[in-house]
Amino acid sequence: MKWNELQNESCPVARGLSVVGDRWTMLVLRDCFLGIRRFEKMQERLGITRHVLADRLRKLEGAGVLRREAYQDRPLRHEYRLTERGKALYPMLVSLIDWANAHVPIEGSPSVTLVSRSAGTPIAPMLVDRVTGEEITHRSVSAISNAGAKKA
Amino acid sequence: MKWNELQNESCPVARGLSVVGDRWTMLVLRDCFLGIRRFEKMQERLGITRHVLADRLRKLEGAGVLRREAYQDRPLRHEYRLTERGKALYPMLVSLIDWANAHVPIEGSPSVTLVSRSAGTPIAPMLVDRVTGEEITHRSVSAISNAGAKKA
DNA sequence: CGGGTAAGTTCTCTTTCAGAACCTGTCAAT
DNA sequence: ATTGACAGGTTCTGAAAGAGAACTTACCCG
Repeated sequence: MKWNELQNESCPVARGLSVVGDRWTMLVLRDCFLGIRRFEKMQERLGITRHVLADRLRKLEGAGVLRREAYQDRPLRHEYRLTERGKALYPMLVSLIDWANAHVPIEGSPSVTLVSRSAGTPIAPMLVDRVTGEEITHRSVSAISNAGAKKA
Repeated sequence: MKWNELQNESCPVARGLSVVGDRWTMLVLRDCFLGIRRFEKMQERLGITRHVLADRLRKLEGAGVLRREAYQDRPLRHEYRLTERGKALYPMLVSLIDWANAHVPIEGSPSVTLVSRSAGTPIAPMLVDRVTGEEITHRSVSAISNAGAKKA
């Protein structure tokens, strides 16, 4: 499959994955959410090859998820920051973390958890409808396309 | 990177991606949530090569995300169904869909949307804390590890 | 001058993936 | 008894992507 032609798919899952669906991209974005902005630091933390990291950052910038910004001239140096589009991926990242903590067990230590910044207590993410407040489950929701209907 | 050794990472993002982080897996799971259960049907819908589909289904079964169940003998045939662990991925899938619909534009038709099964009206997913009901954003939450602290 | 820092690029080699054909077991029609 | 269809794979080959390491550019410092 040509993953860069996937943007024109009608399915939003396919379109979303055309941007964040490869093995490294979400890990790069994790580091961005952790405040890492520099190429060297990411490369060191992720253990990704420099070639692939440069490629992913280019693609994420092209997709409007990251913004490349000069933080000095002479020599010209850039850093990478999340755009609003990038920050909008936070619910997906949190959903992934929550699923992994519950369902991809690790022997020994209970790993990394999310806590409320104000209260300091652990959080338990839940997806609700913004209007009704009802929880969203695969039973309460179905997917429709604008040309014909599909269930989900 | 050896992605099958990633299960022992302390970072839940890395552990989650070790299961669902490759190019095809979330598309396979999308079809599962749509009620597709058979090999042939998935292969036809996804345009994935048979070899890779067989491999992904095997891995998802190994991870406890899908369950392989015989639906006939002579000849023996199996179908693939989501386990509870698999169904727990729904919030992540919805978050991805929501992000893609808002941020990966498609020219022309507004694509596939999620609607409430009872009311038939579109839903607007939001991630909240199950206890306090407060919205979860990258500003309201931080990540801590059980050995030392990291911000997020 | 040599060494250090930051952000890449350029190599080679290995793994993975795409595309297509083939295989197995069963039934149903010719 | 063959032929064809169906379902769920496996086995080929060649192309693409990734790993690992070295090299490049441009500046600063001592």
